Amino acid sequence: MANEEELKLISRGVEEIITLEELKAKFAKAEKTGKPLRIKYGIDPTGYDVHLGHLVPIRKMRQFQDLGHIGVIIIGDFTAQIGDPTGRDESRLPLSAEQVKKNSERFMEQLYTVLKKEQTEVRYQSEWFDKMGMSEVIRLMGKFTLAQFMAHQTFRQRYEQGLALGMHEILYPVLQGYDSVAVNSDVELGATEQKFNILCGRDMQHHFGMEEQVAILSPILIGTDGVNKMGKSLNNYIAVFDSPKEKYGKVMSIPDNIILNYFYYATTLPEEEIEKIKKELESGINPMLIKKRLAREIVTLYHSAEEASEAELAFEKQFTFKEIPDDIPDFAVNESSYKLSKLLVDSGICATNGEAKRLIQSGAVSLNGEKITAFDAVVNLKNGDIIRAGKRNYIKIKKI
RNA sequence: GGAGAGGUUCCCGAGUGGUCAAAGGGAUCAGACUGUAAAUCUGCUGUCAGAUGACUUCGGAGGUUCGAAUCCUCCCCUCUCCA
Repeated sequence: MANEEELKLISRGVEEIITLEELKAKFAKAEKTGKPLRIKYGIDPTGYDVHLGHLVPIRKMRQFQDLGHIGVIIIGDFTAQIGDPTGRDESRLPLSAEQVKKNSERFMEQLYTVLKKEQTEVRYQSEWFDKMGMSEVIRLMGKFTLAQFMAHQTFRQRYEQGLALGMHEILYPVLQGYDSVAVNSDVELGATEQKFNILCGRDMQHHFGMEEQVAILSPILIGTDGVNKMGKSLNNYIAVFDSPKEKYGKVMSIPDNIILNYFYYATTLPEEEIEKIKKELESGINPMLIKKRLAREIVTLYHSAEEASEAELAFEKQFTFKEIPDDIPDFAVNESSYKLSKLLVDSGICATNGEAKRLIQSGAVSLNGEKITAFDAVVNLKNGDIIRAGKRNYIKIKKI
């Protein structure tokens, strides 16, 4: 029956569902009443760069949308002021309303590369928290006990390690939990690290006499370093806003042992196809070839097959055949002799003079293919000269 | 409120009056090797300078001293125990 199909689709690539039985009941209810389910996912409007890690649960939301349900994105303009204790986030100053608006609009712009706009509802926490009074806050807090919170890994660990744990931080799950009441969610999506917060939503709904939401927890996407969770702070992420070439290159730089992981969670290939790829990998094929396929898939997903091919060609040209790429940014100069270190700083490749000199001394800088290692080198520049610094930084001189 | 411990460069962490821009490790960056993989080896990693110099940095502000990350005073913050 259709219900079984739906369950199968939704369960695919998911770490944990709490509970499967309840999800089944939700689907049955939706079918019976004709009312779509409300699928919640929360974001912090502190920035707007969306990366592939964010999109793992968002893809799940899209699957729900394909089944006719409603995606509800919560803009956490209050929780952003706390900072998720689960991560290493620091608590932050309140954001201005304009900043929140701007960030969330750009955030949504990127989420719509995956989500169906007409089946997505965007809600701000301030809609309900702005008008909530202290007595209501006290009531909400009273629904949880300290013991519950200390049972939570994150809090316990930080407490036991003697690290600072702000009182306001325990408000984070409470607020997030109340969101589920406010938007009347049937399902909440998130990465496994969100388990506690999402379960708080269930408790909260229970306290308010509502049917509890189902928690669907996605695995955490590993970053391009192959070790840590994909995230902004470690600069190991592939962003939606990255150009096709950047995406392609970043995928090519991942360690081999996470290739399948990426196929699974960052592409939309059917499971059978991924199984085939797995077999190929095991057969001893050069993993680089598989990785190229992965990079193509990912670029195609956000751009187009043409752009994926272009990115691949450019990549091969630059790294396999070690040719100079053809889309080097111009750097305008009007003097004909230029101090090399200054050139690297002025063109933005290096942040400081010292860094530029170090780079030169380590043999990473060349002019028209000729290596220059004297830190105080002065170069004579003519139109069209190519400066290379490190593996991927190039500039082309434009005389004015 | 009382008693004690502590705050060091991106992170961890050594350093208790000069030899400290500060050991060691991690991370980053670069070079070699490669498949922009991993592993490995090498080098760099405060700013400016460019022969061995100057400046800024060790929670904050003052002070002692020829000289302070190191000693003193006050302040801020964190943790532990007691109430």
